[in-house]
Amino acid sequence: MLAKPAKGRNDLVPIGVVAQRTGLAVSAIRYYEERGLIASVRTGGNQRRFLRSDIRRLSFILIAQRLGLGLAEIERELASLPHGRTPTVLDWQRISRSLRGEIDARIQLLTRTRNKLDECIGCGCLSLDRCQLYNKEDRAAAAGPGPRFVLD
Amino acid sequence: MLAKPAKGRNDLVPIGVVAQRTGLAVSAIRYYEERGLIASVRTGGNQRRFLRSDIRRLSFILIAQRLGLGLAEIERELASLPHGRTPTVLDWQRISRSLRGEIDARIQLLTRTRNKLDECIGCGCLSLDRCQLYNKEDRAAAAGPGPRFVLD
DNA sequence: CCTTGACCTCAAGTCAGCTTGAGGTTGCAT
DNA sequence: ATGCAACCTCAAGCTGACTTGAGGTCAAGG
Repeated sequence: MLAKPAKGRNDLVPIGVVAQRTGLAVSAIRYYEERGLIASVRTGGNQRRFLRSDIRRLSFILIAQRLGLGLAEIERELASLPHGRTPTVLDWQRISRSLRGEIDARIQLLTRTRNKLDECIGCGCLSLDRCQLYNKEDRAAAAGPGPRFVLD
Repeated sequence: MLAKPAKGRNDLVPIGVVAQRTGLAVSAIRYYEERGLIASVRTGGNQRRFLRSDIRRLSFILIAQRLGLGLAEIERELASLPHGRTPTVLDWQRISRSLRGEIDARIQLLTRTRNKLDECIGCGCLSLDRCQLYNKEDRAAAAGPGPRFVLD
């Protein structure tokens, strides 16, 4: 059983509830806490209690991950959000818009790639020398640190 | 110096040349060989010699990686290509078309996500319960093994 | 001949993002 | 009061895709 499904009007939820509501593994949630993406308070018996708003925070993390952001980037976005207070609609809107920018960029990149690939299918080359689709200058330029993005 | 830049009409190239031409690290090329993605012959002194056509093969690997394919998938695609023979135009076309399918799917997924995100920006929610953008059923269904795709 | 740089092998390390396991504690229902 | 699910910590393991390091070999130019 899942440690009491809200008795009366309890804002602090145990980790299992958070896990169930987000679909995350308990271990993942603990990991995120360790990474500083979310915070918790402890009970007398040293058990974590999360605010309900942390479920949203995690929801955001999951969405951002789907967009290919690494936890470090996500942390940066989240840095502007207050821990322990339900974020405002404006908060979410700003971040959502920022994510939208990410998606746009990604779609553009893919579209360009597809166009190049179409040319390549025409000529059947895939040669490093001649093919637009790939050349090592691009790659060297685009390298840099950070997590591996698809098509970046 | 790079071990003889082709003297006369030599089809076998040392690993350093392959590295230079592909932009890959020597260690990466050795790793790909270990994984079975490319093959080489050895000289009397136990040094690898690659066919020039392997540069194309690697070119393909790099392109496919950009599209988010893992080495395992790439290996599957490449399985149809002959080692040690310059692949035909038809070979490349078939594979290129297959990659095109990948890209298309990826663009569609991103586009759908963007649409949902637009709705979300409207309402500012990002709630796991109500938001179309994310729900754990999807995620559970889409899980499975294999490498982590962005937006999959 | 000797140096130098490209090459070799093998083992171990790295990074992200977690999971798994061992071994132990809490706290709610009965 | 007791049993058992849910919780705790800490260390280690895992996957993918490589890199790094140690310690040694090969080959060509001066």
